Amino acid sequence: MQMKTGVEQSVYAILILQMLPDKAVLPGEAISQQLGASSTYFQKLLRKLVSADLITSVPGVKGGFKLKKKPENIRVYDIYLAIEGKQSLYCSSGVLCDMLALEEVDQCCLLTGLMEEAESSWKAVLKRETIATLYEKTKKDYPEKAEMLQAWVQEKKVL
Amino acid sequence: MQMKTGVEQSVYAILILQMLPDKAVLPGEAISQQLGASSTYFQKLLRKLVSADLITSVPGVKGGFKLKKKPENIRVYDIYLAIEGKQSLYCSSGVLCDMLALEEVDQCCLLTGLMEEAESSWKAVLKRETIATLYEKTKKDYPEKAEMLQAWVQEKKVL
DNA sequence: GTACTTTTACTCGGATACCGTCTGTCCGAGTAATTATGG
DNA sequence: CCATAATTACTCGGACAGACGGTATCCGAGTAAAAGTAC
Repeated sequence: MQMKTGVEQSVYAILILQMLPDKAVLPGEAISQQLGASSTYFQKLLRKLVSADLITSVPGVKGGFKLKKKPENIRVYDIYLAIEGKQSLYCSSGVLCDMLALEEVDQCCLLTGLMEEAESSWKAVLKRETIATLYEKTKKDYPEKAEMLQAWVQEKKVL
Repeated sequence: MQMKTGVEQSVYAILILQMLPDKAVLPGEAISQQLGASSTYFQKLLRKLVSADLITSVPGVKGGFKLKKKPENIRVYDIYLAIEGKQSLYCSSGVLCDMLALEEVDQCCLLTGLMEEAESSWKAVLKRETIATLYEKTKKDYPEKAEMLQAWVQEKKVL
């Protein structure tokens, strides 16, 4: 039971895209290189982010990706949801139904309620942080590094 | 990213063992049958619970398993920990280190702090419920079924 | 110089392979109660 | 009847096979800008 590595990569990818000026895009290849990720697989992640309406894509020469929403409106939770999907962490196998021979199929698990509460509590934390706040932290913790990254984005940007 | 089914089975197994009178044990085979689980694999789960000091085992004829702690001292969280292990839900791959060329290896991830907080919040909920409270809920929700289960335990118990 | 074609550099989506983990099965070893055996 | 041996019914732990999901690679198709070509 562990979160996919794709979530972390996606967060950083969006953090990079957030540095782009308006109307500019960044090719997926460039992002994957910067992240040191497998290029082809990383593009699959980007498409998930597109499906989730977090970023938009433009095909063709001078194409690439850019943010669809404002950084302050993209929560870590949204990225998590885009990559991991919406199925919950806990899924009862209905053992209790068989064991107690219960007719009522729904909610025949003693743990489901508790687990849903736990998951909500977990997700609530992920909903607090946004790309905007994450970027502020970056600038605060590593100001010169953030500058470097910004420069790299300016160099690689298209359009 | 989904919890193992073994956690649910283990919770119900301990819920059954909790019904045993003192000094009595229940063979793993009987429990697995009641749960409708694969017998051989389920015994692996039981051994994990033994390692976690939640239950004790006695070998030999008339052997089996019984609780090691009192039901009110066994939290759902303890069972989760015994089965899933102690590694956290989120594990940074250190992408940010490479990307920003950071020397400081530890805590070079913008998400680790947030994720740890989220996980703590999640675990806190699992720590609230114990086998004792879970048993109370069962008796309250399905009083006659709990009675049936209790009768079955009396029939199957050893010693 | 304009209209058209070709090339180029991207995204998109499916098919497929690899690998680690969870699930499940099997076997031999250890343990202790029960049963069988011999005196 | 008592002591010892054999059987039985469990747990224990390792080795191993299968299923599944995440990761990764490759390919053809679509798209649009740029470059080339013809008149």
